[in-house]
Amino acid sequence: MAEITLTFPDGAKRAVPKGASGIEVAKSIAPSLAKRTVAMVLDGVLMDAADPIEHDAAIKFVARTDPEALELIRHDCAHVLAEAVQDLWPGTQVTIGPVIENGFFYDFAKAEPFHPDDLPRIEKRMREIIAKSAPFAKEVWGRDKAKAFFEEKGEHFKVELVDAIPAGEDVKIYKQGEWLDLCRGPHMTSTGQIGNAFKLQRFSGSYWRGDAQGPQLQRIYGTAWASDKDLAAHLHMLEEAEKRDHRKLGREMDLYHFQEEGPGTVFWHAKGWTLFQALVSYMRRRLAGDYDEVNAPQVLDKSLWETSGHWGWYQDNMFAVKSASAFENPRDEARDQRVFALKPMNCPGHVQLFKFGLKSYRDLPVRLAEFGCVHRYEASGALHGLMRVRAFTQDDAHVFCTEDQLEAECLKINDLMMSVYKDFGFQEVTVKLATRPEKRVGTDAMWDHAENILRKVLAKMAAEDSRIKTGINEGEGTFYGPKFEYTLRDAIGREWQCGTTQVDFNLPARFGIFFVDADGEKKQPVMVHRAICGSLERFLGILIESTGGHLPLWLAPVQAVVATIVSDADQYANEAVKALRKAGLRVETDLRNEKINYKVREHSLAKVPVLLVVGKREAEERKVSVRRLGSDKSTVMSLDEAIAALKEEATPPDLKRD
RNA sequence: GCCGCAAUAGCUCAGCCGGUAGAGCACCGCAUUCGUAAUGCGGGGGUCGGGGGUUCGAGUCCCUCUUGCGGCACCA
Repeated sequence: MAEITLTFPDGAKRAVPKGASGIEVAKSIAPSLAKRTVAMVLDGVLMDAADPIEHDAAIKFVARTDPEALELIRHDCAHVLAEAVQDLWPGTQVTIGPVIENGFFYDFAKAEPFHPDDLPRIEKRMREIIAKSAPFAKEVWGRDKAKAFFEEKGEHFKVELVDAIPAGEDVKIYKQGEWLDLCRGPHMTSTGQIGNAFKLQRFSGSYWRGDAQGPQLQRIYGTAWASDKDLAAHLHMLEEAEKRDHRKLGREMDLYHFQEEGPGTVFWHAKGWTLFQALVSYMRRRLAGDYDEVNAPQVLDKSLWETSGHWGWYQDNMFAVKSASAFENPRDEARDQRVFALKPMNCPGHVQLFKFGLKSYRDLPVRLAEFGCVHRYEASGALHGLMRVRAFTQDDAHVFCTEDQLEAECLKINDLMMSVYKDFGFQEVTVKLATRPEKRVGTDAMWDHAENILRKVLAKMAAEDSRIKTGINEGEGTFYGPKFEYTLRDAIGREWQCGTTQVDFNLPARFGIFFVDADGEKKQPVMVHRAICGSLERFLGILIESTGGHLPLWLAPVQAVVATIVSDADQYANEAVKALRKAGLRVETDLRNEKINYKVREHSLAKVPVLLVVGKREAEERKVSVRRLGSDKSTVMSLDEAIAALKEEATPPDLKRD
């Protein structure tokens, strides 16, 4: 019999019969190895342990506790979920059930909706199935057999999936006892290896093939881990994330609120607005010298949006306004029936600003910045706290330049982005190039050209800054041009797309803008749209969640509270606050007739970074007892020392550099 | 927008088979001057999200609208 050579992770080599399965090889080494093997990695590819090995390869046996097994546990768990659901509700059709970050889901087509009480029932059935520990058995079926089988069972979605498998690829079936599923695999050797460290979390609606026009399915989400400890850790992490929810913190810190009459719009409280303004002031300083800050109208004639293309593309998501009397009397032609749009973007406004007056090549690049408040009629189901709203402020800018200047402008923007993110404590940044979408405007030649420039720039950016990871988002560009998407990773590992740089050859053409070049000819500039924070509202939401409300001193709306222990210290407390404010600090007093314990608790819950406690002693010695948020220790120092230290710490990072 | 769930005092929540609302915190008043995460006592506060229906009677059951929550879809 022909032999092949397997190479093990430790470099050891072993000759085995050609066509032997992974399990057979493991058994030949040691029965215990075979017993704990749930899968194998062959030349870097995760496979069933029962698959035959046909040629020389690097092999690694995967145990249930190996990191490679985690996706198998989750995927197997999805299969068991599907079996349990079909057990409990015969006639339910199964569709797909992939592994996702931290878990899995399965989409079902079922006439009756799931009920919250169903989850524990399903979970119970799953544990029973797992307890039976049926082996996973793979079979390769003929396409016709598979189609006939699923058709006969009324599994119409599976039939579609079989049809979608490319010719020449096997139609694989995985059996677990009586139940089976069409599946690419791989799987572990039996359902028993899934273990018990899983939990069904929630269910929701979803769409077949992600198509909102298509059939609506019901999705069940679960999480699964190798051990109870890992599961518990994950659930604990979810609880922690919930505590940081900016909607909850916003209320506790008295920053903002939402109410029924203004769906998707923010009521900024005084403290929240102070935070907002601290962000705007910072960004404004970062623009100084390079950008001209402008302000374009909030409401502009519909025709402008037709020219820009927004009306055609995003009409459903735009707010349109007429005069109130025109609304009441829509047929009265004597009244102004003109339709205006609330701006959803700043760019058409900035184009008008560029157009005003003749521009020379000497003026370029023209960089117009605006903290523009835009309105977008977002779908009701999309709204989410500060993260997705219908009115938000962008730190927007448009650069009008020549094609020759494009690369340098993109790099300049990139430098600013990275510097800003660093100031807010974000170290890891991913920049992805989003290329032409299916639905778009402009010629292919234009897209080729623009994408090529950005590809080149992306390579340069990555070469110049080791913090930048890069990638490509195929087909994710905007309708008018390709873009860079900047994604930040927050303190608890979540990713947020914030910045964007978009190259646009279209808008200049649509609006017919030009500059006079050195040769006296009219030339069309290129436009670069760029935002760093993106939506300031959302960016603050991210900051609040990332810091858990423990904002750095320079951003905290109330930087310190001077709290008295006895009323004898009131006068001194007032003097201290006066001195602190004189130093530019945002400070409040708490002279209430309450115990110091009460005050400490209250200001801690409100996330005030610094508590300056003053009693009789401090008043007599002109000192303060400094207690930092999150610490139960306090340090007594002179008022002057405290002011100097806080003033230094509260200086925004950009001002410290100068 | 779609699927599911929910909405009771400022906040967090209880309220059974339908019988006309309750707690804690917060707020107000009084007492207390106290050394680093809740001082005590007293008081006020609700068209039970809006509208309609069933019923002798609706916070509770039904319909509908609005808003929120979890996803999906969308995100210029």
